[in-house]
Amino acid sequence: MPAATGRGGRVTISDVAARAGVDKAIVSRVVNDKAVSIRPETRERVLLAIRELGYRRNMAARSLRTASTGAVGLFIPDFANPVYAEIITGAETAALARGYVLMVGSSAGAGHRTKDYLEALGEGRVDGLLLAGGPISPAEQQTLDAQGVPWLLVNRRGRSTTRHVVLDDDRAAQVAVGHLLDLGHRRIAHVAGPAGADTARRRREGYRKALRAAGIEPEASLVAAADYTPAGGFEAASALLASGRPPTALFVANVASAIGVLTAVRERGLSVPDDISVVAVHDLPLAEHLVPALTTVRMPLRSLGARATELLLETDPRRPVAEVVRDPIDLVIRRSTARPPRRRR
Amino acid sequence: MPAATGRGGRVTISDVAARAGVDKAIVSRVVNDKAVSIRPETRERVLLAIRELGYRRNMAARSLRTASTGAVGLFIPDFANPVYAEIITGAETAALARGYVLMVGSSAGAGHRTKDYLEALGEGRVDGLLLAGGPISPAEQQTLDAQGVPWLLVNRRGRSTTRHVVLDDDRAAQVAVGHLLDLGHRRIAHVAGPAGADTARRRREGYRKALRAAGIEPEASLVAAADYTPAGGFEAASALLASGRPPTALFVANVASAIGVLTAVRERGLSVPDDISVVAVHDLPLAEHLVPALTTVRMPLRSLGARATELLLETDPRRPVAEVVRDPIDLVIRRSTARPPRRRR
DNA sequence: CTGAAAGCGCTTACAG
DNA sequence: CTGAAAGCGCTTACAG
Repeated sequence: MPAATGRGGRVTISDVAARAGVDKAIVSRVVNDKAVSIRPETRERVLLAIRELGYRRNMAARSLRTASTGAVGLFIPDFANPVYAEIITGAETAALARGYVLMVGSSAGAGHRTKDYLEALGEGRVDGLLLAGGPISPAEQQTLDAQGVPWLLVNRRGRSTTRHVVLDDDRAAQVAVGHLLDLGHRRIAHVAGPAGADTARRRREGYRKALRAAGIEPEASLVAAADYTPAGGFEAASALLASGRPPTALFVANVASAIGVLTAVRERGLSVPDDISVVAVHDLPLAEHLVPALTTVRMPLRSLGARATELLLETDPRRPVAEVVRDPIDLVIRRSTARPPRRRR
Repeated sequence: MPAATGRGGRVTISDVAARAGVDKAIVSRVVNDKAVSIRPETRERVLLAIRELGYRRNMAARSLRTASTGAVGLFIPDFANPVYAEIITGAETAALARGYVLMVGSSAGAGHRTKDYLEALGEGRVDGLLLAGGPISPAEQQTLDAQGVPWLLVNRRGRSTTRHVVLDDDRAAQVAVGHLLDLGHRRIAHVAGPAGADTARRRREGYRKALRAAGIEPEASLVAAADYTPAGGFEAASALLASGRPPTALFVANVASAIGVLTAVRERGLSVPDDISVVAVHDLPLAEHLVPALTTVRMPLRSLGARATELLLETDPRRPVAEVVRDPIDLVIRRSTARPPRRRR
């Protein structure tokens, strides 16, 4: 691109050194604020020259020399899912606090070229890569390893790998289902996440545990898998409500699907919460503006992003990591849950 | 971080050259697929060596030599705003198609350190920067210029600068208001965007134009500024509805605020669309799942992201750019708009 | 068609 | 406290 040309006249460390009448090693030390002692007077001269010339250090040269970039990558499946917004914000704050920049990419725009994208990131653009949510194939994982890029799975566990940070999805599900049980529900269905999703697996697990703890044997017919999208939730809920013995409550694995669930209930001429109670995982800003305002389980998504960044940057990339962020999981009771209806429909 | 050490044993172009029994210049030419002719036999040998050794080129070295990075940056105010998800996806696709990677950052996690963040990006991490939406201060702009980083404003116009791509927000507003006028509304209020936002300004402009074209003089009391958030929409709509002569229709500048607008109407005991019609800008997936399903104006957000990337990469960064993406703007009629109520409230 | 050499802009032991 | 030199891994005119 034409831009490259424009940078030809760039100010380098040598220009600064010449102007300040010192060696460029001195300039480097001043710029990097090394512990090495430099005469205050000399430092001032260098600083002045830097200001006068508008010097900026060149990351490429620095990276080449130090074999590090000062950047952390975060790869997510889709920017449209607001859950990631929270994770990103947490990671961004943590990265900046440690003097790194965070660079986010997704496979949404990359399509089937995710591997190429990861490869490009691995060519030394980042010092490490956080892989959130989406499916990473073994081939992709190998690519990263071959490139020597440290990585860490975020919000999902790997098949054969043990480098991940997750939330306590199991407990979140138990909190949600526990709330429904407390209200007196016994026939509780689950709009689960997609079959492949690790978060979905753990939430389903928690759902079953909570039921069993209350002496209720989980029924397979009361679980319907759905994408983490409104459309997915709509279909799954429609199917569950059309069954012979419909549930009185739905535990939904994700806010996005809950949006579709509410529509499905309404379209069947039923009311939330009078006929059906609904509770979902993740307390996004949106939840309180749905109709009715949605009861949710708040998960520490920002902490997850922050902790992941921390672990990526501060642990040996060759050692296993399997951490569950234990920050509080809160039940946020709004209008979508109530006692079950008296008479059987 | 420990990772850097691990990369010490990295395979370089010299290793490949030695293995293939050629000069490293040859390896470079093969890797970069230069038009230079190389004997097929030699090429094969090099390719084999690359595979055997698992060679990956080092971007830092390449960047230093060529003064370009193969990366484009996109800076947005907040990942939580789904409007940006569409822009990002468009930009990502366009960047990848041109052999670049897109790296997204936001000021949400950066807080007041946006300038530091931009500076870090400008240290030669990207070949150009797309600045979407958020406020970029003159100081920040100067920083980028001083660093010689080409930039382009996306979805907003700058104060003194003319390097931007925007959508036709003016026309979007006219489409929305025109729809309300066609339905017979005469008293149409506007839940506008935040005072500083350029998109807000242009939508307000379109709103006024549409009214005037219908022979209606716009009233300042019928316009209320709001953040592009549910909470902002809630407050603005509440104020508008509390006035002595309330409107029969609301043109809302943004889907996020429309969510709050619907809540506000409901809390006043009014019904959408029987008492109040609501139409909003941006047709996000969410819109059809609101209650009632929201009538919207669909804007070509992906095209905007794609076109911005194209312009950034393919035009001279020292020349002005002021483009309006002219892709179709569509009215998507759902359940939130209807004819005005017969009798005056 | 291939090779040898210079040099991109830094950082960092090492020597003074 | 400061300086001179080597070298990180590439690409690219230039020469053969």
